[in-house]
Amino acid sequence: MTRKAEAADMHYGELKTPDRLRRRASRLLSQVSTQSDRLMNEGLGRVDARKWHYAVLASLQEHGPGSQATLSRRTGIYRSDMVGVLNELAERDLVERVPDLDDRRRNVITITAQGRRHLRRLDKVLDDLHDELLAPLTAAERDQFVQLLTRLLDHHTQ
Amino acid sequence: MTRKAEAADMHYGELKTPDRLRRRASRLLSQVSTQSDRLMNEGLGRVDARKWHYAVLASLQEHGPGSQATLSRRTGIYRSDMVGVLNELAERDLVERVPDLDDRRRNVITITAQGRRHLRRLDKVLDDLHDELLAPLTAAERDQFVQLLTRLLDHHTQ
DNA sequence: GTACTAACGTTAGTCTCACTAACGTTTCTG
DNA sequence: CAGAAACGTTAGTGAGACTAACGTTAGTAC
Repeated sequence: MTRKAEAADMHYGELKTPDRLRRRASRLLSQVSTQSDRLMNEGLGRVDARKWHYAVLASLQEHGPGSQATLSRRTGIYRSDMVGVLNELAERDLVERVPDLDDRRRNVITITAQGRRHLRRLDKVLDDLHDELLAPLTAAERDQFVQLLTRLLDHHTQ
Repeated sequence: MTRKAEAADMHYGELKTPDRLRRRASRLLSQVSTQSDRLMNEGLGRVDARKWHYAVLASLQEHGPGSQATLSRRTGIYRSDMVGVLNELAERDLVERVPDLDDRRRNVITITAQGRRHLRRLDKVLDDLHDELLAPLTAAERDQFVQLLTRLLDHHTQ
């Protein structure tokens, strides 16, 4: 083997990701999802929020007040995790949490005026972040992408 | 308000996910990715493997032996996590880990015959799992999906 | 040749997210 | 009226992404 070949050999495959790995949809999904999460968390972090905050506020705005269990079902956040999220939102006066007089097992969660203002801000932040996330795709491709993901999600959640 | 209206009202928005949430690409990505991860981990778990095992074995098969740091770069697995993965693979005699005599900081990791056999099995398992994952999409749509994801990933990793 | 820097393998630890188990309380159902 | 189910809450698990630090070894600059 020549010197050159040896040198080339030393670097051969040093950074290359195997093709069979790179092409797997599951791997692509998890990598892109990780990037997406990082992007969203950084952006939302800058306005003292995280994605769970947005989910809860959007749910309250769109479908009205509800119990913690209801919010849990609407957002997909586990009810055990919901406790902490609502603590954070209540601390910031973005939601109000009061005992339900008609059913004393429950709390009624309501969005506040400040919460609505915050939600509008988050919506703008997220719009920008999604522009960044989907930057390499055309408008038509973005629609296609969202549609494919939606079909996959629907299929795997019945 | 009639009885019926009251009853309907009680269930109003109980399970509905808000539209602005459901349509966000970031949310779709993380949900589909979670489903995908669950599917892959369950399937690989049945043959005593997990996705990191596949990544390392595929990298060894495709680009030959390498140090732990090299494998780390090829697979995207952190070198601190690589230690444990290689312990698991070595325990199962799927790879061999020997000190590099030319550079005593390094270990040289090599895939064994048994490792190659195992990798072939994992490839089949993963093919089936991906069929399940992408079931609602046509062949053309699957290609499109992979292509869109690849472009996003490339863009966000330079 | 001797300092400085960098790379290596390893241990330990952080954070987020998805998810389970168990608890006391309250409400619904048979 | 008894048992099952729903509620909010606390605690804990496990995987994955990621950081910090340590001792050892190798390459680089003077």
